[in-house]
Amino acid sequence: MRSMAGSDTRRRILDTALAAFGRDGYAATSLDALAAELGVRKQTILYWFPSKLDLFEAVVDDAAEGLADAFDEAATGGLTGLDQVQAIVDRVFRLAVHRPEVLGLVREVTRPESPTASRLGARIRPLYDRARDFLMREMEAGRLRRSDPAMLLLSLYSAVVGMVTELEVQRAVGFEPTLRSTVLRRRELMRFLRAALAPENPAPAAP
Amino acid sequence: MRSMAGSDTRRRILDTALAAFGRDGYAATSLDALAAELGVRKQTILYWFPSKLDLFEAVVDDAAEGLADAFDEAATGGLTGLDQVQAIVDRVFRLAVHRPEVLGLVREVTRPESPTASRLGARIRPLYDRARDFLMREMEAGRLRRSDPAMLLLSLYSAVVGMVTELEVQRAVGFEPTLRSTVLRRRELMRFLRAALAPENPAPAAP
DNA sequence: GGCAATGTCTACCAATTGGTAGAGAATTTT
DNA sequence: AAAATTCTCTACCAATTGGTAGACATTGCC
Repeated sequence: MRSMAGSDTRRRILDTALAAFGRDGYAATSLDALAAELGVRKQTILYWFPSKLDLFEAVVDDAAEGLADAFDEAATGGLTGLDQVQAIVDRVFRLAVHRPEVLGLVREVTRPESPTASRLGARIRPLYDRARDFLMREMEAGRLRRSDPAMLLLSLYSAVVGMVTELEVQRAVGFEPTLRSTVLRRRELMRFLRAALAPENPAPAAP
Repeated sequence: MRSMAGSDTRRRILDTALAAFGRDGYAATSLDALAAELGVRKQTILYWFPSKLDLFEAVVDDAAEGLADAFDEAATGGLTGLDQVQAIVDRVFRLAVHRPEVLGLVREVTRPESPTASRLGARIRPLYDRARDFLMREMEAGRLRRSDPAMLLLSLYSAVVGMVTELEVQRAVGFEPTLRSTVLRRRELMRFLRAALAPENPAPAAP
């Protein structure tokens, strides 16, 4: 009956591979290990994806799509200014908490020697442009502190991804992250962002 | 008189390995490739470091030491509050610009499956404690906005490392980083930090 | 000069890697 | 039911991996 039994395998491969690549990185993930985790032979993977690199690219595309959806979802509330920023950050934060591999993958893919350094770029570009336009509009409307939107976006990206990905640093430094510390961390991040993004009401700096 | 010709080799191996591990990651760096880059045979590497993992640990120790020195250097000016924070951020930023591999290594080592997730932790711990104590003192003195120092430190770490490491994101998104954009980025980061860290109610001016 | 230590090399090796060839089962189409 | 398609498998393979054994050279020391 399941006329799409194979397609289901494909889906499972994508999910498991995303987790593995995000967790261990491209080089440290072997097709054999992946296959074992899936309860299948490596040749089955190679049937669905002609090579390891092809698989990786498919995984990246898949993840980028998921990320775009998350953004869309957070951006359809008609919010403005800091509230909109907060909604998106919140959404990403939640995504990161229950699927940390996605951010691991982002990290993996943004290193210069990544097998597909340019690929995620192309996939993310539209999101990036949208976000920048949004920031620019909000600055012009005086709802956000005025500065270079592209740079600001990088700061935001760094703060969020960094904060969210660097759970491990907490561990490395010796305190085990708890639910409470996670909540605290998000609140702290929010305070940080609000402080940095809130428009300066008092006298603006000289030209 | 080169009685330490060998020691010199050891030093070169450490440096080259740091660059390679930081650039490509542990798994993607092979001893053969490393040896080729050094103009030497792999067995020479294995003579100085009994195994690849041993080499990696030595590299991590070496990098941590260098990092600690950088912090020390920036922290001996007797500065306080935002100025001290700025001095340290500045120092790290400079380090990152002319030795990006160090931060690449930090990134590599802070992932949970890193062969030595705990190692850097132990090495960094003292730095971490010192920084936290500093922040706490400055908050109590009213020279920094009051919040959880541990969390704040994570934010700082994320913002700085993220910003500095994520040069590649710029490239991925399509604009080539220039000297000017680097300068801009640092200025933007500083503004970001100052906005987020400045005390809400102006502190009593220094005596 | 001899000799021991130090340092780099050649020669291998077993295990793992990504990938090919094609058999065999199941399902769909005719 | 036969044929064709779809899917997963067994059987290999060449290349690369980290690592061992030991020859060979160079140096400092007596």
